[in-house]
Amino acid sequence: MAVGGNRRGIISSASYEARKLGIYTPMPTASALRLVPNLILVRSHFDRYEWFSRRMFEFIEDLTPWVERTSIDEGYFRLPDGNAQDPLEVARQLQQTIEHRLRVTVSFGVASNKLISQIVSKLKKPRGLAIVPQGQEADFLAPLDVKWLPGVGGRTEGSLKGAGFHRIEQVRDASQARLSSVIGDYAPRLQQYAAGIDERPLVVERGEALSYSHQETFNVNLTDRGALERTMKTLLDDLIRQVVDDDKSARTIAVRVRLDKMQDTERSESLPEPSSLAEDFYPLIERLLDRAWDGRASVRLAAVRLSNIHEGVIAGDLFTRAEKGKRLALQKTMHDLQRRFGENAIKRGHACED
DNA sequence: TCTGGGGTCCTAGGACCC
DNA sequence: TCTGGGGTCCTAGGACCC
Repeated sequence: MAVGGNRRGIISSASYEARKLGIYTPMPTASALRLVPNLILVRSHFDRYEWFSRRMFEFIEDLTPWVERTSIDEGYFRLPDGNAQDPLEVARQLQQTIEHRLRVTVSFGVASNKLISQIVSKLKKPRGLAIVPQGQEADFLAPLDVKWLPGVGGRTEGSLKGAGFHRIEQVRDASQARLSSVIGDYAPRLQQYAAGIDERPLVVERGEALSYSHQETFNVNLTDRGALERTMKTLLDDLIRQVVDDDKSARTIAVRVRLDKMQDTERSESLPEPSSLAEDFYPLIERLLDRAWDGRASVRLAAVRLSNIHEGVIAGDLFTRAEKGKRLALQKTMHDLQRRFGENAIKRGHACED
């Protein structure tokens, strides 16, 4: 089985049985079905993953305040000062607790820095538990493929291998000038990583989100400008709801269209002041869509992103007279009313007065 | 019937400011 | 009738991550 419903989408994740049959992430779903016609496809459920994620991190936070969540299913932690326990034993107990209580497997990599701990935990998936003792970092990395290094994605991997760098030790032993000529400014950092050196702080405080985005791939490409604009406004409405729920406002909106051959064009514009009101962004969407799309080619995907996020709900000039603490409640009330009576039934000014 | 959705970080040029 | 140095903000695009 694999996760990934849409026929025009990709495989988000695959069971180990499916992987044995050649299914991988991010394989196009259509290709996956061609390869394994009886593949069981399951839709993704981000809210459930989010629930598991929170629970998993809670078990770790019970142990130490030094926890950095880097994604929904990955993170780093460091044991509290003065810890006398064997770190491998701590990881083993956590692994058992999480598997027992949540019924999901989890892998741990114990090492002196983030670089090594991430790579070793990934190598040992699933249900891995391993340590790379201090001093053995470089030897551990040496034989591995360059794509294990952070910052080496498809593009950089191609450049490295095109120049003859296949294993991490080759990157480590290269001359700086040669490596720079292949991958540019990233060379010094990459060479440090290749030697097992990673000076990033073990755990960093993660701030709040810097941007909110939604995108939609159409089942059939769109050519109708009206439909495209409506889609984008709907995406924006959903984003605004999230932003307001977080008690935030945004100043910059970006609109992106993807044409058939995966050519993306993005245009962005900023309001003079942050807002949490969808209507304030509507005229911008219309202008940006005109700039991003000439109306000729058919559109496969539409995306909207809000950035330049500010603290507190601000609804343009609508609620400026309302007391600060009441703005969020007013905004939510207006959304509720619009949901019940339709977008056009409630006008901005009336919602404020009522 | 090839390629999702939600993010972050970096670079670079132009406008603008003192 | 020619033009430094230091800085910020905005926009566009690229690369990467899970």
